[in-house]
Amino acid sequence: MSTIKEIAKKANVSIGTVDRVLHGRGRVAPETAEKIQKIIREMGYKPNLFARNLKLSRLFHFGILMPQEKQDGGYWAQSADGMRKALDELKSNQVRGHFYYYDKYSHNSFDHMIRAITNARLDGLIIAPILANPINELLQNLSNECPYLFFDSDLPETSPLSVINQDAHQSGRLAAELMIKLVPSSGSFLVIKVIPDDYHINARVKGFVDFLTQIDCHNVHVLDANIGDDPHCILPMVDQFMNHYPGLHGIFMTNALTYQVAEVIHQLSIHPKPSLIGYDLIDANAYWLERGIIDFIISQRPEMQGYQGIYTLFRHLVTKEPVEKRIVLPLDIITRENMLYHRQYVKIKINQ
Amino acid sequence: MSTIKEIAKKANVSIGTVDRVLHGRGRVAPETAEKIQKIIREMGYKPNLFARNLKLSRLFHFGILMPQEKQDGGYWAQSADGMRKALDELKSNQVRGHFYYYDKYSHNSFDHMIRAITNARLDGLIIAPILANPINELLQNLSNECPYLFFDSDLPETSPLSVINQDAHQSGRLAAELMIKLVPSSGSFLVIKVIPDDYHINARVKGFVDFLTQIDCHNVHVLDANIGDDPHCILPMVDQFMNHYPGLHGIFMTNALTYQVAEVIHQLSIHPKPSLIGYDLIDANAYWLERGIIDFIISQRPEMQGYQGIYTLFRHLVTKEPVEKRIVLPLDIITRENMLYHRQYVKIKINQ
DNA sequence: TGTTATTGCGTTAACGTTAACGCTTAATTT
DNA sequence: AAATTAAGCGTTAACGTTAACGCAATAACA
Repeated sequence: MSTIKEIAKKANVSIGTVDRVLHGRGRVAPETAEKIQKIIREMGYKPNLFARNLKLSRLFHFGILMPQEKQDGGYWAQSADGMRKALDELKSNQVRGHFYYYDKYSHNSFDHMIRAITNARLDGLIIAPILANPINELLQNLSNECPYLFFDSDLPETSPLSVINQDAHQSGRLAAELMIKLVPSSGSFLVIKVIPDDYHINARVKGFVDFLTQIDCHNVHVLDANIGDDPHCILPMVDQFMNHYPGLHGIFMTNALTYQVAEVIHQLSIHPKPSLIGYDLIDANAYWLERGIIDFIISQRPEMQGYQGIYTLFRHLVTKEPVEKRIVLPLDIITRENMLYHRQYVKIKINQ
Repeated sequence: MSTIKEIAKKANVSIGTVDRVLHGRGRVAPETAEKIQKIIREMGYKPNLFARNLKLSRLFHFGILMPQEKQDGGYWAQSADGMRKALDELKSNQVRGHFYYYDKYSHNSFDHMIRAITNARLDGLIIAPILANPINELLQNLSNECPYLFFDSDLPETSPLSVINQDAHQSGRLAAELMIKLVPSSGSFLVIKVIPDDYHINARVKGFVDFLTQIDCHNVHVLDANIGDDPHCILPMVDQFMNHYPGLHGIFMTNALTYQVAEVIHQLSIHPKPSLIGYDLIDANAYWLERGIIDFIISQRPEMQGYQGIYTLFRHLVTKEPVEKRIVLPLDIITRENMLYHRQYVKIKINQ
């Protein structure tokens, strides 16, 4: 491993001169500079990042822009937990995290946020790009010096450092495959598409329908559930739908609000109970999984997304390693019998 | 950010004393040590890894004792991949790995291995304790200075630093739950128990049977498949069994050789195809999952076990953090539609 | 009573990089 | 000719951690 000292010795100069050449800080005779450059190339010198960061003792500030943790039934708290775990591990590496929360059901109050983030002079930004427009606006205002990466979702026509999420279309296919394992393909199915929708939700619906179409199963209804900013209004909608189509075999809920569908099924005591598949292992969903109303939950490994997000930014900014442009996390299938260790893993391994 | 200097000032001692407390190197008065410990806790001190790594010149040698990578259809290569990934990440942290492979079907040749490991003066050891006796013998010979941890399995009456594996009994329950989602509980089931068995296999069988008993399903046959050191002899056994019990609804294979059962089902063209659930996402199992002969594969996250194994030893030996005595990994359910990203994740995120 | 260990601490020199500072020359200005 | 400036370089003190070393003071021996 070559050091600045060795280079200096080989070039018969002091380390100060080598340093000036390395950083282009001038005050070096052209011939000397060239000689040193040559030796640096020959020795394949790479600065020791430990020494550099130790000396600079500079703090790296990571901004995290995401929905309020309690939204989607606490789903976002799981991502945040993964980030907190990573930030804690990296505390000794001069990394600080700053959470900026937004209300995913409200486009207002973003101006204030944008100004706060722009003024914060952050070194990097981790974004859950749920609200496309305001986030696009933020990216315009952002300094070019500030790399950003997306998790959970994606945003077209931007150039993030990296994108960490799942294949939403494939997760729809997976839901359909599981559904067909539970119910013969001759059954009838309901897909609840939550409005306001996004790329994510649409891809899930499409994946589900595509899979069923492929195996010649066409008995699928897609219900547009416009919940606006009130997640609790799903209940009467599903209730109403169930009265219209009583012979339903399976329901696919396309977001974390699956527990609300489970409540409807439970309250109406529908028999035989339709199979229910949904997303995200939040507490309310675990409750109905435990009681057998929800059959499968597809998990997006939110805590891992958060964890990887922090580490990806760390590798890019601090250790200057090349990072992957896209990290696609596996689709986890959760049932009553394996949720214990998924939840335990989240709590124990990630939170603390 | 707290440093040992600040701690020293607060405790009215020198940094040397703080250092001795931090590393448990003795030569500190008990009261002084306690006072310093308290301050360390209060300030939430975390060592600066830049400084530590800059200073450290010592290499840590980790030994890895496990079955040959090709065994169990390449299952062990997945653990090894996870370890290689971690070792690569820690290369700049003075960590080197040394693989010691054994033949899990042969108790010989272990003497040579034991001597090699004992002579190697390793700083830590990661062990897959498949062969209880020779490994117990190794642990006798091992220096007390050398901590070891187990992955994949466990060994009673030993005191490993940590154990990283799954809940085998629960994974049997999970298999049964999935089976019942595929087949009505009135069906008849076959459990193939591979001999030579171990704690792991037995717990899986027990979990499966326990779950079914709990829901009053008693139509379960447990077939002892004595494969000795020839994994290929499963085929005729299952063939013979199937002829005796033609009306089988589901088969639970208790190890990675699930693909061999799939081959039997495929060759005999049994109709209707019995549901098949087994373990480990090795290439051969992925092949039959893709073709719909295997319905579910339960994965043990072998690459994660390996990855965590290396990091656990690292935290204990290098950063001197306290480590968890037991890491229980989630039970992953793999189907045709989600195996792509599980495999990709292994290949992309862990291998490189 | 003197000699040797042991305990409990403080001191210090690295590790590689950075950047402020200062010292020579030589060039340019008064 | 003296004074000022600048170019070109070397020196040095950090950054936080580690671990060897050393020095008292006490304890355990002969």
